[in-house]
Amino acid sequence: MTLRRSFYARPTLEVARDLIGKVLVHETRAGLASGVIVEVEAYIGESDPACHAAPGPTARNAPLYGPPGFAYVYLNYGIHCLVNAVTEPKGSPAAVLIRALEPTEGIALMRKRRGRSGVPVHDLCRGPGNLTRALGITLADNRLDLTKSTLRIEDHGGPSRPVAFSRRIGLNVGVEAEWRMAAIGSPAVSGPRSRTR
DNA sequence: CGTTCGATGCACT
DNA sequence: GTGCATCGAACGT
Repeated sequence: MTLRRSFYARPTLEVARDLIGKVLVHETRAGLASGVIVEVEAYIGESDPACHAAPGPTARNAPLYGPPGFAYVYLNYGIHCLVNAVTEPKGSPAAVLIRALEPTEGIALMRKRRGRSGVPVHDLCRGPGNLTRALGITLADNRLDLTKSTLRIEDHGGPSRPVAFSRRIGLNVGVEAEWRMAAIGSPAVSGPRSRTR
């Protein structure tokens, strides 16, 4: 079943941890693609220098200040769309970045969208830019309601997975906080392979 | 396996 | 004009 708004209206670190093992789904005219979330990062409030809310409210980060359970999608490095789930009550700007999935449905579609040959299944959605490309998530999906849209997160009742906490990746600021969570042992988790073994 | 580096668009100062 | 919540090719070990 699709996660309800009350799931997202909680402290961001709890939401982030609980998102591991849930299923991100995106439906388009081309078909349905989905995968089990195995890696996330939390971005919490204006006091978090790495959070997009750090400069205060702007046109771009407006979704972070809105109600929980909505998608915050933005373009970074001019190339990649990154997808977040907005958390906490309205007015508390925070979100969880989805960084990696283990593909479940629509694998042929993912391959087609990735456009490269010879990519192992566990690499199709490995990394935040790769997974949005594989699922066909674009800026048009910004602000969608994750509780009732073609872009949503579902609970398929899978086994609970052991979760490792670590520092967030790719940042120059806010490197101290261990706000990255990853399913231990998953081949789809981003970063150096040695980190997972 | 690891490191380096260019591509690329837009929000923000 | 500057700086990214990244990726993949190229090349070194």
